[in-house]
Amino acid sequence: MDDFFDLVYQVVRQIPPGRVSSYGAIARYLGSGKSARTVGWAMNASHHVQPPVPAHRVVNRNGMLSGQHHFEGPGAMEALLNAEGISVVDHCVVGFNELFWDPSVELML
DNA sequence: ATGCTGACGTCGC
DNA sequence: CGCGACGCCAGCA
Repeated sequence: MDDFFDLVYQVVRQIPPGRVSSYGAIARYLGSGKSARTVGWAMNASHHVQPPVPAHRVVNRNGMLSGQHHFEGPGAMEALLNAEGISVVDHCVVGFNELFWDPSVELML
């Protein structure tokens, strides 16, 4: 399990509750800042991955819930975020800048 | 085996 | 400042 996907899953699972991250940040942390699309693709497969990956904490660089439609249903992602104390308005994370969790910073070792 | 698409991001005009 | 095109990796037709 050393595929690019698993790498993404591991990073996403490190995201603390009430925090959010972006595809580009994760992609860049993995070394390929231009492979943000692949990160999203990994999220697509994260549904049948265990332990479950908090993909709802991963949004685009604008803090927009771009992948909400890919969840169980519309609003599911928002509901999960709300359950963690994150306010979502117009599919956008409120205070995304403060809630932003950058692996290259938080996990900078 | 080749080509297109996809939950993004950055650069160029 | 707004819009368009390209790049990237993996899965599927």
